[in-house]
Amino acid sequence: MIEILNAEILGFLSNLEDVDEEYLKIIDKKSTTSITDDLKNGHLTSNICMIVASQLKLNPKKLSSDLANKLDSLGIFKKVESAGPGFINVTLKREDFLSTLRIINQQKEKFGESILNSNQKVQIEFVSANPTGPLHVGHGRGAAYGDALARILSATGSNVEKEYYVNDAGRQIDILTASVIMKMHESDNSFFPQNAYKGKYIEDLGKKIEEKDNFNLIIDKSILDNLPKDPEKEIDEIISYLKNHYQANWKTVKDFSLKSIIKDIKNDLRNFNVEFNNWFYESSLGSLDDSKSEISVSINRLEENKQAYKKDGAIWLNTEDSGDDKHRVLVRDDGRATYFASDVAYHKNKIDRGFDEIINIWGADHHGYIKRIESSIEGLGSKKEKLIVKLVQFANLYKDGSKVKMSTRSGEFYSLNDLIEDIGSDAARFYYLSKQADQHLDFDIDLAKSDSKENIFYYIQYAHARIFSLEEKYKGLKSSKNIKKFNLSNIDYIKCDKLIHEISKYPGIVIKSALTYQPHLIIFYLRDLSQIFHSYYNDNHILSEEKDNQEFIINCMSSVRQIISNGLNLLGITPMQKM
RNA sequence: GCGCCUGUAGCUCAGCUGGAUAGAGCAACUGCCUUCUAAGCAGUGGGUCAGGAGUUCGAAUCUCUUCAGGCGCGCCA
Repeated sequence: MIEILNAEILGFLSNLEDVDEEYLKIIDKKSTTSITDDLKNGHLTSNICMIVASQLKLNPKKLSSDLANKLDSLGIFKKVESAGPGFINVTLKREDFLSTLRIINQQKEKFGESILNSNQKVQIEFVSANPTGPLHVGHGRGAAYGDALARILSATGSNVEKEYYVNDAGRQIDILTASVIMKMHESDNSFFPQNAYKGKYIEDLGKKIEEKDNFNLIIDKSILDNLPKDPEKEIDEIISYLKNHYQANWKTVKDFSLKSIIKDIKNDLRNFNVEFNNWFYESSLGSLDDSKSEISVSINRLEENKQAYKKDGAIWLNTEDSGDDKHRVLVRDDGRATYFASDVAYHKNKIDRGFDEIINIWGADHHGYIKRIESSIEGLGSKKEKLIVKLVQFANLYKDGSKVKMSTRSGEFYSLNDLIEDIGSDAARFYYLSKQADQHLDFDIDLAKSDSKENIFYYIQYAHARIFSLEEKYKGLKSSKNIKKFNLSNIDYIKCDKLIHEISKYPGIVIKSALTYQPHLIIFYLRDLSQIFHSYYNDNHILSEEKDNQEFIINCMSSVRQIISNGLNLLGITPMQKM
């Protein structure tokens, strides 16, 4: 109906003096025709008269009243009024108002889907935690956000591919390998490097490897005694010693540890209801030694495009055009590529795969990194607009009233898996998504477990469960399985109107959530919908209503349940049938 | 110093492509379970939307500025 209304409004405006088509297009963009917040203002509302009036120096009140009269006379709507400073408020005919119920009944779990982004090929890369240990609660937020976003964009017609970038190359993997080896030998020489990873999983990895390959590796005492004091230099020295003296063992430990950790990460994500379509390995980008590798090709092209240059023995990327504050090193003076170089090659690879939109979900601490990646994309001759970086802020975890400390290096942290075991995947996802991703989140585990109204997760689930149970009871009562169609226009029962009005907003919420990349909008909508439902449910005893109304009411209730179910699905949460 | 984010009720937060009296929940107080799930509902009180200036018919929303907080500024990844 909004489209019809808009078309009529534009028709009216085009007949005004001083209005040309160009202008109408601008108006069309700036104005909003939407579902009203409150039923007292009718069903639909438009602010268009105020916008037109301000541009053309007309009286908004007069214009809106003219337009209202015109629209009213068409007979399409039940009532059209001019209100307030110049709003157009439209009351729909009963059957149009109720038509949403019929649509939900037809579309069921598809209700809310649209073709907003039809055929957009979108990639979302998220989590991408270094495979040096288990996922912690910080990663959980990125996982929940990325996955929900993927679901929402899919619902609006995009063809979405979810990808995890595995940093299986570089120094942190060396540190991991050295950590495992040194842990295995800690008891022999009572020494463990300051900067090595320390979690229990390191010990477990060592034990598994010892069970599998009974390898014997002796570390020279004199080496350990002469290590540098600086933690960074100390670990580097150990790495180079182990690599040089125990090449085969090094590879065994490295491969096993990586494989094992990645397997655990996949498993944790599966428990969190997140499945990736693609796992992209940094190592597949190749090395600089191979002139045909993706990483070499990228750097060569940047040089050809005069974006990269040699200076002080290193290769630099000019990133200043895109507003970065300094140039960035791609290849170090010792000939090794930087992490940034890999990332440039990775983004080149993404672009080559032909996505219309590439979404990166990064921790907020990486925000300074955006400009230089954009710059590299431009440098390679592509458009940086294809890249959309969404930042996810840290989540502070609170348990028993105090902050849970987290430190990856020390290995003492509350893992994502701990969280899932503690409160369940659904509640965890819900709370991760309950606030805008780019803002700090205080995650209160006690609240997530509490059974009060403050716990919105249960509040929404409770609405769903109540309706589910009601439907079961109703079916038993009628002993008829399907709710048959009826003539909506004859229903004069109005107590559900507030609910129906709220229901009709759902498709718009999904679209807005997709356009703004904000899953939390769905949560707040579901809470409002649940609130209206609970209120109605308390005031009315449905199963003792008159038969004529009962069927209609159950239909409304089913629609509410369907929407809660659909909405939770977009967040990757399973609705509860019983509580 | 530079960049990004934030500041709304005592607390936790919605609302931000400008629109109608600024909304929820918690906490405080008062009611509602012999009937479909009380993990619920109804009500009362609570606000200089951090401060200031600007843009305009209209600003929590946009611009500038001040203050306060968080994060980031490696030839680390």
